[in-house]
Amino acid sequence: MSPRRKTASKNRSLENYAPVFAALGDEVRLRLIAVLCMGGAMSITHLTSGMDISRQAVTKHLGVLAAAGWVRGVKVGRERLWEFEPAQLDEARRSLELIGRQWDHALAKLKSLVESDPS
Amino acid sequence: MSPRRKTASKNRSLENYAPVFAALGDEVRLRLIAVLCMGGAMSITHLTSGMDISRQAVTKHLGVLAAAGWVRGVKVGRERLWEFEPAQLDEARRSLELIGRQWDHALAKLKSLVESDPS
DNA sequence: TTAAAATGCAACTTCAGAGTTGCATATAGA
DNA sequence: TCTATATGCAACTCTGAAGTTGCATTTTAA
Repeated sequence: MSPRRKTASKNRSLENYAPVFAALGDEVRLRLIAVLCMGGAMSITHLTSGMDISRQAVTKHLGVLAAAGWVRGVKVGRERLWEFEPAQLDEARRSLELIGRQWDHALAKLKSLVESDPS
Repeated sequence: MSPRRKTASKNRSLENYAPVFAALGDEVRLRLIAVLCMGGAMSITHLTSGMDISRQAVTKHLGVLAAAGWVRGVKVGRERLWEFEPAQLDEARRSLELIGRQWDHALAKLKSLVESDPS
């Protein structure tokens, strides 16, 4: 991760991350992300040429990814170049850490409970 | 993260993670995970009492989470206790890292390309 | 044994997501 | 200007997810 953009972190609760994960919950979209990560900014036509679905289907998937903040489309001339949004990776990581911290905290509480009450 | 279980890592490609993320792509399921993380193992009836959907709906969501490896149900007596599966957190983290590495590699390649060709 | 509690199973409804096709719009280039 | 390229927009089909209801099954405990 290179451009560690200082996103304001918004402190949103776990439920609000549903769209972020839902966007990743599709094979086609994961492939689009992988391609955009490795190949850099790319047009819809170019992206479609590597898959076996129509251009409109790809357009819809890019729309879902864009709505979730995973990609961004920049209009240049007659075409629109889509690029990966690395900041969203940090967002997703943070949400997983949130789960991890809750779990650790619960474990610690359980542990202290067991130790303090040797029934 | 405490029980750092040594999962065999399976080296699966990014697309295979779609079900793992899709399971998190729902507000109800994220809430179930949060509750199970904080409250420990819990029965379906107990879980349902905190939500405004039917027990069967909760059952289906737990089924989705279990199929993706996020939770595990253990039958004890006449009830089934559901518990969070912390190992899946590492799996999810790994997949995000995979994206991050691809992105970093692409950036490095782009950088070296720019530096070697001062057109 | 029997009643209540906790699930499991199955059918049914509703609706949004995924994909398609057809047509309109914008723009680079000859 | 004219044509081919790259998208955008809209309507339509189809399948699967989410939720519900009703009934069967398993256990606990009196």
